[in-house]
Amino acid sequence: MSERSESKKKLIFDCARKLFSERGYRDVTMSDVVESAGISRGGLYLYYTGTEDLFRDVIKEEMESHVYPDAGSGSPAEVLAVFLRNCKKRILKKSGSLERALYEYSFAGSGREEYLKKEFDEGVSFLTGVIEMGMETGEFTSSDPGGDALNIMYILEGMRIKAQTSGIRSADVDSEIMHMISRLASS
Amino acid sequence: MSERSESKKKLIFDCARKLFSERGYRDVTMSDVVESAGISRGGLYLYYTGTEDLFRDVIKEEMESHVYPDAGSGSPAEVLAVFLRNCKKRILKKSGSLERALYEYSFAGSGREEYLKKEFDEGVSFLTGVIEMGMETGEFTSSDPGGDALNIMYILEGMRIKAQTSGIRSADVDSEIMHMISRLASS
Amino acid sequence: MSERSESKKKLIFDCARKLFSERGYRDVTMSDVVESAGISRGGLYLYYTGTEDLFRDVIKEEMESHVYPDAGSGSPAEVLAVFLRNCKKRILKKSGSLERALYEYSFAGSGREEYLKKEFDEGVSFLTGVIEMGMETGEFTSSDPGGDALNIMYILEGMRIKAQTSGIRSADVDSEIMHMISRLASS
Amino acid sequence: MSERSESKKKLIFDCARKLFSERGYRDVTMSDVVESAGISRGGLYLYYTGTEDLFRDVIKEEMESHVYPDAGSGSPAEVLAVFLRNCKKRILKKSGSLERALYEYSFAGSGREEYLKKEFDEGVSFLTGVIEMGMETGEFTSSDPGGDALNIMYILEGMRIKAQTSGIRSADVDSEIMHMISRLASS
DNA sequence: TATGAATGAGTCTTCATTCAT
DNA sequence: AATGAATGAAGACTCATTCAT
Repeated sequence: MSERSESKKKLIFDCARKLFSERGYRDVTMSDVVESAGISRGGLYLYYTGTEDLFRDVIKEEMESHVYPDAGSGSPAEVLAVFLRNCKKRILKKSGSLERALYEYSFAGSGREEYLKKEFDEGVSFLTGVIEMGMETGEFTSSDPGGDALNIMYILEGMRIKAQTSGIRSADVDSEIMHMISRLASS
Repeated sequence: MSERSESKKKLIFDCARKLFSERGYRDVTMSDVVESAGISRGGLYLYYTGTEDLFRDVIKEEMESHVYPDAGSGSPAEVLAVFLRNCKKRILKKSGSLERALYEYSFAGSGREEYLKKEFDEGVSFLTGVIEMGMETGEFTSSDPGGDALNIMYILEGMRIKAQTSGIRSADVDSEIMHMISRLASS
Repeated sequence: MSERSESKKKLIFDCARKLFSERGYRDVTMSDVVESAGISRGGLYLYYTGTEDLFRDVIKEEMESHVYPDAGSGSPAEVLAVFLRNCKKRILKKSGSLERALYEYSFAGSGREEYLKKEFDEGVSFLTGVIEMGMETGEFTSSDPGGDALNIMYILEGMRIKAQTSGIRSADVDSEIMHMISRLASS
Repeated sequence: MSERSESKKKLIFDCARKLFSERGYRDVTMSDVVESAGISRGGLYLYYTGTEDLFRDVIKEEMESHVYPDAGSGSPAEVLAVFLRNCKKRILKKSGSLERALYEYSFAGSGREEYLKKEFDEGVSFLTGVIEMGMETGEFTSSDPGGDALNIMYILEGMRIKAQTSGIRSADVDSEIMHMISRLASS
């Protein structure tokens, strides 16, 4: 099948993304998308086979937009700061966030946790690399770079889920980030 | 409600709890409960108005069963160790756990996060108290007991959600717990 | 699941039978049955899982109503005559016949030919028995009872399908039956 | 229609024939034809108004390909033998056969039985002629050529439908053909 | 209290057919 | 002639909830 109408697909994609960010994953139906995009039932199925298909497309783009700061863009401490600033932004983001939908999707059945797992693993790898580089430059001190990276990721995950459930204050995120950094900073 | 009714309600409750722990919150229907409990559809509605009503009853009991170790049952370090051991158990618990259902419920719509929020807040309070007591006894050192309590809770939450999505190893939990304790321990 | 309402099931059964006899198998939908029986969509699914389920129930009863004349109810020639008279009746039956639906069902996919096959095989067995008995009593002559039984069944099947497609005249059926009988009759 | 168009129509025709022979009549959709022929949806409708239109075109050609042996090509007995050999071939033909589709089409609604009826009637006419010629040459004996022709056609139809539903063995067809011939052969 | 048959709204999915380009 | 995106009607199936008994 060729391209069909790219603009139409984009319209559907955008409407679906909006719906997922507003209602999460489980409460979005194909009918909702049809109504929201102002197209016909059959028309939607021309582009997507179902809400999961839609969601995976939406989340794929989302994941691609989450880039890690370039290791060469500054000192390890600077790179780490950029990374944590991005994390903070995501954690606090209110409208347009797919976090809730992503968690819901991951809980909607086995075999759907890949996205969360991938994000976590990539975060650990990235952080481990940054910490090791910082040790070389003397900016960071760590007896266990991998362990410290894991610890940071758990804290970030903890704040992330807290933000989605009971909410979190910006200052609290800042405070945690401070601690992370000061712990790594050489004495 | 007569005694007879109470036992029936208990039967429904137990079956529902089992279903929620096996399938999470969203994938349990009233029909499932009816079938599992071997009662009539109408009978179920006599005790519960829907799956949400059922879940709130189940989770209420669950929350009550999560007791914090008695502050006077040992030294602050010992009390903390017991608390963290319990947390570890919950994080790693496979069968019978309501964690997934609880997260799903919290995501199922606004106004449903109270349980997770309550647990978190109580955890922070408890830990703050323990740390402060430990400072008095000289076992712990902390420049910000509330902040350290929060930090520990974020790590625990992070591991908890990770366990439910991509899984976590027992050793990883141990490692994090070690770090928490050593950080608090006076030098 | 217990009996539910037997009368309701009977109502559905009767409506479905009528529909199948009027429209065949493929052109009957669950909606048709719902409308015809004057019940709700959900109500129908309480009794039958789909049109195939319905059809199998209808055809099962139909098959059970096709009894072979008792071998002891008369001389072999008389028994044969009764059998052929019944066949004729079915072949010529206009309203209420499930023949077309049965053929359609058999063509609707593999694994669905069992009913037609069963009928044919039973017919061959029955006829073989009758012919052999007739040979013992001296009423019939046959050098190959099984082969003659098969031949009769093919003729009956041929008339049956012809009746359903382009139609057949009563006199033509009589004529064929005459031939069958005279061929078997001892000279 | 230009030459170019004719070839396209032929392409569609061939693909449709293949689909009908593989899946019967009811399970072939316009989408199937579009996909199989590798043409556009709109393009297909330029040549055919629907699956029925397609099928009628396919079956028309099929009917034309069923030629009766030339009465002058041999003795009546030889001509009959050729005819029956052809019938046997069709009855046993596995791949590429339109039999199932033809039956399905005939059952798909009234006014669609013409093809089966025409075939049957032509068969009777042909056989009657052959038998009468055989009587003139002294090869055949028959007190009712038309009746004997009808009888043969019913047997052939019976075997044909049996082959499509529960299957038939080559030897069984041979056996029936033997009987037909021996019955006609003068003593 | 208890039953379970009945309801009907809501979702998914497929397909013949049209129409602007 | 030809394309293929778009439509919308039709059909299947499920589930929370009610109600007469």
